[in-house]
Amino acid sequence: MELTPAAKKFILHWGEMGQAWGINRTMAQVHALLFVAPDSLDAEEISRLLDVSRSNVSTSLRELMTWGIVKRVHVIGDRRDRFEALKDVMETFRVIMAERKRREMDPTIALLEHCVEEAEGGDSRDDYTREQLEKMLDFTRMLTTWYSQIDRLPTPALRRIFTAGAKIARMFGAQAPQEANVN
Amino acid sequence: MELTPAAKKFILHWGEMGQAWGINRTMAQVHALLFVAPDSLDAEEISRLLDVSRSNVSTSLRELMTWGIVKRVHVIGDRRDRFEALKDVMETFRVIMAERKRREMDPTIALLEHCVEEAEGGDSRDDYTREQLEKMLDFTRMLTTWYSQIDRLPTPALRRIFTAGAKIARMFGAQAPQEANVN
DNA sequence: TATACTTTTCAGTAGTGACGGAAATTTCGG
DNA sequence: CCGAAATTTCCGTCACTACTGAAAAGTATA
Repeated sequence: MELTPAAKKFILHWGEMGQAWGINRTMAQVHALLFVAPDSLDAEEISRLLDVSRSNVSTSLRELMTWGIVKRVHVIGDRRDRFEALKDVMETFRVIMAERKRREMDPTIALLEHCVEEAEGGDSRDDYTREQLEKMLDFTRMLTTWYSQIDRLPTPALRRIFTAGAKIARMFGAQAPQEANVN
Repeated sequence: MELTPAAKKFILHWGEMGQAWGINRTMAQVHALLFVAPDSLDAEEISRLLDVSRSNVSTSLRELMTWGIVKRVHVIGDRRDRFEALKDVMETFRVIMAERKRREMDPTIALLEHCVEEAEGGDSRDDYTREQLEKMLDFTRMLTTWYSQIDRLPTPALRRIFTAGAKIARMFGAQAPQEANVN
């Protein structure tokens, strides 16, 4: 099996994107490859197709499995581990969001809470800083709360929300104090 | 002027976060500093407070200005340029989103369109890959469309949407074909 | 226009993280 | 239980990016 030109381009682009989002290139490429691959692949073949070392593939696969967007699968008559990616884009997106929330948002909230508390005891020079940190904390909390609410829904419902941007905009855009409701 | 402990912690954390999101540490730190600083700062002082070289600060400030989340300001009686960050968190968030959409989502859509088109001409081995790329394309388009709709709204409306996660979840979560309406 | 002050650019350096290869470990078939 | 196959781990190397210091360019004032 060889890579088609379309697959190649996608994989390279995904690698670049990964970097821009703080994910290492090979890892993103492995994910891209598994995402478009019709069948599960073994590490050896991934190594060959992407032209990276076997060990690098091993590391990337482990990371991807930690994230939960790649799974180890087995086929009878083959001793080698094979791997496949989540094939559902929305599902993949959700898993990544959940993980990033856990790794980044939650610790950020904890730190901001700590900083705000600390700044409360400080002298008046801290006042402005504290206000800003509070605003940042409120915002971060708002985002994560919104996310938690939305994340409870099954995929089809999520899809409905994301295709209803205009509707939502109309509903919430028209509620400013002195404005009349559009609907 | 010296940094308070709370400010220091926040700046360091923001630097880490930046890295996780593909933004260089110093740049994120400069932004964090300007965000919590009561007054505008000149490059020299930023350099001193963060203990990085003057030139590094210069580069970071230029980048931040390109992003549009830091502005050059002047005070009478001071020849030096001074800088201040957007102080509104939501506004900052919006600017960053807009920029990332422009830099990452739009090119991704273009590339996916190209790949899908190319895969259409290909032989049957491409079929599965093409399907996957189409799904990815649809999803990306859905997200950016949603974003564009939402982004048109003024900040207070946006805030309303984000505080109404539960409400939105109820509205869109209850429409699944065979499910009864929750409320 | 000259001079002092400020900012930017640039080229070299350093530091970090990705990567490859080999060795060690694990797994499975005989 | 042994040997082969597969996987993981580890450490040295490499590449890339961030960073610094110095030189150049720009700018305002006298």
